Amino acid sequence: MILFYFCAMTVTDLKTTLESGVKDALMALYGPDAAALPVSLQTTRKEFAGNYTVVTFPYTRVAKQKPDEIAEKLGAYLKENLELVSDYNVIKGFCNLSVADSFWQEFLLSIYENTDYGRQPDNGEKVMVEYSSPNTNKPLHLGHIRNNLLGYATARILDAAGYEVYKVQVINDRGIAICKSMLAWKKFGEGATPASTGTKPDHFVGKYYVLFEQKFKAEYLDWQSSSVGEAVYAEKAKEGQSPEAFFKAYKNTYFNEYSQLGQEAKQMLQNWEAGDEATVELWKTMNGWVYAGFGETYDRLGVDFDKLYYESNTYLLGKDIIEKGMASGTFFTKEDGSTWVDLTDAKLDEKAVLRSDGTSLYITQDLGTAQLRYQDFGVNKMVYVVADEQNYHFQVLFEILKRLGEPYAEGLHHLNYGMVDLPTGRMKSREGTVVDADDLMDEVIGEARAASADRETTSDLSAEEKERIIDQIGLAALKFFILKVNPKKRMVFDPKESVDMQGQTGPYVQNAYVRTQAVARKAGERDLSLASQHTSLESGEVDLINQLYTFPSIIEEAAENYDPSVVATYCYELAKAFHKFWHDYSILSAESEATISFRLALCKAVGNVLRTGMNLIGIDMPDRM
RNA sequence: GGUCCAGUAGCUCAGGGGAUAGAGCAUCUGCCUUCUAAGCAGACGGUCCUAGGUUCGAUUCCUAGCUGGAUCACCA
Repeated sequence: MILFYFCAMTVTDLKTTLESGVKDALMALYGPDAAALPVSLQTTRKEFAGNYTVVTFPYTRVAKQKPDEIAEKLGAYLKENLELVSDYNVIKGFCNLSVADSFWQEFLLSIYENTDYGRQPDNGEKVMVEYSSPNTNKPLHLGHIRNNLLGYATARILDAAGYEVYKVQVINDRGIAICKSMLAWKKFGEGATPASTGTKPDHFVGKYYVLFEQKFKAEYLDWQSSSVGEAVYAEKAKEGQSPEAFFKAYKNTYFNEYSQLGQEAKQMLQNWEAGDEATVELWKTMNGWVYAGFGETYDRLGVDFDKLYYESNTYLLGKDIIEKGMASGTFFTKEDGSTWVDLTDAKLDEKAVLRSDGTSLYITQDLGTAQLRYQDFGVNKMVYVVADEQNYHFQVLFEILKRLGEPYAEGLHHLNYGMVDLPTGRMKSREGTVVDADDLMDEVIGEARAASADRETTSDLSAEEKERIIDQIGLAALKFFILKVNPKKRMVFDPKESVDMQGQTGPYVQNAYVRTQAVARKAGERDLSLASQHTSLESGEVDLINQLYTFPSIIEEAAENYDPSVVATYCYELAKAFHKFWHDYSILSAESEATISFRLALCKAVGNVLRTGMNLIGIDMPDRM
């Protein structure tokens, strides 16, 4: 009987069972009209006894009774008729239900040894997650870190939710930006290399990008005070526009029409596109440096990819898809020969997809790349992790693919995340406020090292082991700080707060896990079968088990919404409950062998879930700290 | 100007048609001879941007406004 009860309950969702119980109760007490109303079942607030709460206000009209009376009758009925409900109490029309200890107990015993608890079985669907996708002209910065962490965590969460996941990025390795770095190195580099200067190679290339901008700026300033510059200002400036304002706005035009450096950079791009050997060679060398540097950063950050797409291979793609769309009438040609799509009926305006000279645009390339990836992987879902400044672009892209009837069109999703601001405002490369990814990791790991310095808990470990733990702690602080925020929201990154290790932080969660491991170490090999004799649970135990119970639904929710912050918040709350449990109850010196066994099983389960959960958001868990 | 997103404690953020709106940081106060104090407990702190509307009930949903941001290239 007990066994049957336990099996039946673990396969059914607790909440669903309670809801249908409430429906039955309403039917029995007040008839079909009451039973037809929706059941509002919420988790009971901490300050009241019970686990789930039924709100009775909606039934007053049909039942013709006061909320308190309804709640009382409902509670009594459920306690009497539903084995799952062991008790109830009524407060101001809210009926708080307590779930039977036997349910919690048997649930715990069914999962505590399962290190994969929470993971869903394969659902047979394939999904691709694109993230990072940097330009190769400068190193990664804080914005990329948010992108990378979100992309990687989302991929892991989708994997745990049952998908077959492919992680990819498109490396923007061509175009005018990298030509600027190349040109500056060629003109001013005097043959220096990352090795000869002892510089991390992506930073080395970035230095020349900055150098180009400096030289260009100097050239522009000279020109502004030249006779040509003054004439242009006199002719083109708007009424009352200051020279500063005018020349700021005129910068792009100057680059394209007057600048010597601009001319040379553009020439370099043309040479590259024509396949000029020396240019391609230089391009390969400098990009090679950048990849080596990026690789280091990715490794350290703990992210990886299944396949890399290079823009240099894909930038001409998409023309065949345009032809197909021409045939089906999705696109049309304007008098000047340019090709367009009219999306005004989707509230999206007209959009060019080919220039009048027939060359591709950004959107053309993305159309082609989507198709290529479908051919490569046969995925029916694609997630693009790209900042929300490109919302419009993706709306247009997805709408076009939909109209073209692409088989994966319904599965496209733009995981748009908000920009990362500093306490002083937006990051600006011109003002040198861009936070470099490598520096940031150095800093946060340095803080972890300082905080670990005189801890006795790890004093017997080797230097290498200590370093590994310090890395894990520092990165946990950084990653958790970023991932706990809902991706959609713009966030403020305060470097001071990001290295905090107390409170709502990664190390706080790690510490809860470390405690579960510490007690397990101390307990040694032990037969926990007596745990089943611990039948009367403490509230602290029920709280924890109840939270463990919701873990699978957390994974589902995070996957459905592409939102790792759900998992981060869950891990924090579980850790918090465990820290309190740790403080309130003793484990190894509990009153009976049954209780000791039960609490050890509980620790094991909490440890498993904390590890699984944190791993889902890309955070490693040390056994000691 | 059009479109989209956001506005919750001094700061960073959760939450969400339901009970007295929650955490962390910061400030102040207790708790380590007992499983790791990177911990626990307490105090302080609110016009949930404003005004209407729907509802038994709105901080949550709707409308309008205010504020901040993004975007509206034959750029990427």
